[in-house]
Amino acid sequence: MNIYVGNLPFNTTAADLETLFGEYGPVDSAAIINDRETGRSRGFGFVEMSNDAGTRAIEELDGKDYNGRNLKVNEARPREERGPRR
DNA sequence: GTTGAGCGTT
Repeated sequence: MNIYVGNLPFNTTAADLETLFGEYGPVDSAAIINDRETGRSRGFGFVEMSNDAGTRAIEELDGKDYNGRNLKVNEARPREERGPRR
């Protein structure tokens, strides 16, 4: 499943996400989203893993305190395909 | 600090 991870500290990396979610199951892929124009962190990321592991991770990590921030973890919404420029 | 891209014109 696709998982959205928001409200992350700007110092969080993809490796951190993989480690974090890896505690609940095998991580297929983890990525931190950075602004492609400025290269600065956007403060959120995505993790892909099996449905059962993802569900568990969401239950355990959503709303949890991480590095002083309240994590937002949910199933990711479908990413639009080359649509309107933002 | 809230739902990903990059390439340049499918």
